[in-house]
Amino acid sequence: MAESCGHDCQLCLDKLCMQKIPVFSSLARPDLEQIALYIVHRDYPKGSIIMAAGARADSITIINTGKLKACRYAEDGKEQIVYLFTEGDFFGEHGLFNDQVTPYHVEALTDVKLCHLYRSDFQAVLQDHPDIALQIIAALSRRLASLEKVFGNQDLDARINQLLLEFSDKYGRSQAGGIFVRLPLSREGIANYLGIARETLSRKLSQLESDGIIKSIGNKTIQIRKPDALLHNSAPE
Amino acid sequence: MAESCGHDCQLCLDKLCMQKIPVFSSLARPDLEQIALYIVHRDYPKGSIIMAAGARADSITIINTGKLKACRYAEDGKEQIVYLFTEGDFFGEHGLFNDQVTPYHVEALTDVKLCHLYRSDFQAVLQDHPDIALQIIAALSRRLASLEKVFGNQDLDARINQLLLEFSDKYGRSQAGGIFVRLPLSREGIANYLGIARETLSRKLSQLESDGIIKSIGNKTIQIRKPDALLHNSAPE
DNA sequence: AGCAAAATTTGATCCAGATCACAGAAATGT
DNA sequence: ACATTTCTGTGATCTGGATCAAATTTTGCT
Repeated sequence: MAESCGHDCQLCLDKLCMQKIPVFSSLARPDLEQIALYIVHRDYPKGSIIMAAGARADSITIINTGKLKACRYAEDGKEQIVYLFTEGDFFGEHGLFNDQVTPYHVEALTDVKLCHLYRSDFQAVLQDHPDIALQIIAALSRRLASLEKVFGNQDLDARINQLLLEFSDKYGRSQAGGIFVRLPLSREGIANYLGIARETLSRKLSQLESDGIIKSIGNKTIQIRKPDALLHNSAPE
Repeated sequence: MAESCGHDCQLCLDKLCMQKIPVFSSLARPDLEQIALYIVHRDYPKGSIIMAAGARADSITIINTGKLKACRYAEDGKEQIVYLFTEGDFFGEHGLFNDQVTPYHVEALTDVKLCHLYRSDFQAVLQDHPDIALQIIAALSRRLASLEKVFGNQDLDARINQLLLEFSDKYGRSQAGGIFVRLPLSREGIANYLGIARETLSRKLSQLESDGIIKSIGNKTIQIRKPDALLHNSAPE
């Protein structure tokens, strides 16, 4: 195999994308180069439906750049967001390991660059690199734990606090005056993530603001002034 | 290794237990015999706490016989059941693949026979039998799908219908007059599984009964008279 | 079988969050 | 910068399910 060529040839891009993906983190460079040959890169504009609920996924898809949401729609059309995916996350495992249909839509929230690894190639990769299977198990088990945790939290205020903290961790920048968080979703999106009405979220956030805990700056940024105040009221670990 | 001895020596029991466990389903007999040596069997009476939330699991535990519940407790003491485990299910993967603390209690609903496979042994087994990792991925991905599906179902009636159907599949016996389902949980348990109040469940079941769709026979059995009536109102696959 | 304890059902009331309606603010395009 | 459109906040009202309080049924035990 040719060595790295120093500019943006396909192989270099592949390596770039793969190195930031936890699933492949255990691999050495030559292995990465080999696997890179199987990966199909594809770009999608914001708003694309990458996967429709009910379809049968024939590839595992790994996010190189951008954000996506996985969501389900109730009969009355109400959206329930199940996951937010970012760089390094993957989806489509349903179709590959069970013969299951995708249980949610996946939609690009921004322009995205995705890496597809098709069924037969993926199976070959797994044969050669059993460590990858362990990474996938770890990732799925973390994802399970995060869903399981949602169950305990019956209390809405606690769930909102927890989500704000999660956003703060993932998207926040610490500055004088608090943590500035660029929200990945609109108010409506956040409400759909929490499974509540937009108006209810509005009221709850207003309450937090009048308590001096947060401050909203336009529609897309929130300043968290008292992160500690959000730590209480959470369900047990 | 000695060959099968025809009566209930430890090795035979091990094989018995292992053969009905999907995770090991891909293995041939000699492999099973080898792995059986690692497995620690242990019996627990009904009501035992097998695992406490917050503990660090150091083994994967596979259910040989019996039923268990995995549950979390809110601050006010309210129980939320997250999973019902039966024969062939496993738990404890959190501790082994991530350094995560167990997010729920696991309690025996009946007398149970469990198979423990400790961390280092399990890792050795996975090294030798990469197929097992794939089985585990498949199982976790099914478990994820079932949690993900719960999210969409905001409608309580639909969730109850779905649970009744699930119980019917797992525990029901078809007879003249309908499907007779031996419930694995009390009304209170079912309510905690659904995350609602016992009284609410009571009322909903009474409604179903006066609609002629189900009939309760004592507290532990339900006769499903019109299974088809439960099929509607469910969220999309 | 009969009795005490436990679980369930039923009724009455309450309340958090949903829904409806609309006003105000922010984002977007020209 | 302005106008249009889209998003967000707030008040008023409604409602499904929670909670409280008995009454009734089921179960388990001797």
